[in-house]
Amino acid sequence: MKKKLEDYEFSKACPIRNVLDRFNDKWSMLVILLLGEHKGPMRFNELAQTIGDISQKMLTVTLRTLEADGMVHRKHYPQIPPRVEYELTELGKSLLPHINGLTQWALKNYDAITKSRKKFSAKKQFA
Amino acid sequence: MKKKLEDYEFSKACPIRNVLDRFNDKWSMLVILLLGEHKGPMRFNELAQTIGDISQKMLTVTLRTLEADGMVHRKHYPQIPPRVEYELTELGKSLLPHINGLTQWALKNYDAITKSRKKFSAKKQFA
DNA sequence: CCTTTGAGTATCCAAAAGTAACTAAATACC
DNA sequence: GGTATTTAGTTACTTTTGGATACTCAAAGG
Repeated sequence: MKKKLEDYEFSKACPIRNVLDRFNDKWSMLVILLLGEHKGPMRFNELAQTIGDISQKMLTVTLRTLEADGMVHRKHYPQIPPRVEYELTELGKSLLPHINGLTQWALKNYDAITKSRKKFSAKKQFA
Repeated sequence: MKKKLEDYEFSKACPIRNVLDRFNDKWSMLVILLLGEHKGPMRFNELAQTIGDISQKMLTVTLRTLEADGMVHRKHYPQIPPRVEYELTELGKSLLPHINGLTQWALKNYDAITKSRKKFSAKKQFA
């Protein structure tokens, strides 16, 4: 049973990187947050309008990925026009506190980060 | 003082999205984690080798961005060959517990997610 | 002189993400 | 009965991001 080199690729072998890479896209965390805040399931367009600046394609891709990971449940009503509802699974809900930890941190440190960015780009003018 | 439409773009107006977007790149969280775990500062090549599969370019870009945000401190020794050390600032350290929350969650739920992914891709064969 | 060393740049190419336009099928409108 | 509307997506195309590779700088070692 010889193992191939790529089996050892860090990003695939490491559970942390394997899982966290999934949240490194632009929309996953936001979708989970919104589904978590909302009472009951949300429909596709409801999500799209709440986010505002997401394209239909990216919302589709994001939701499919979250569904594949077992974070979101997709309920499709076979009617026309279509009706599809999304809601967090238990797994998805269990992630909420951690994402909220990040958002709380972001709110608290927003000013500090903004100031730091300004200082840094000002400094670069003289470098 | 008329305000332009783009001033209201959700992603720029919203502190949460503004800050969290920064961690949506491929390497920032990992670099913060490694700097957080390590005793004392780390040198550029030390980081590169620990990560293993990051290019010099991306490590440079990632570190510069983290420095601009005030998450990482860069200490440059003017000697040849150069010596540059990186370590977390207090701001960077304050983020660690939240990232660790995510990684603990990732470890705990790695199996569930892997299984869900397999089930999902199997299902798609028959769709 | 020629090589090595550490921390990067420069250039070019591939992959991922994003945009705008298009689709399906039933219903509502005129 | 032809046309517009509605929802949840595709398709085709463009832009942004990431990555491979080679190159730089200046001193020390042989």
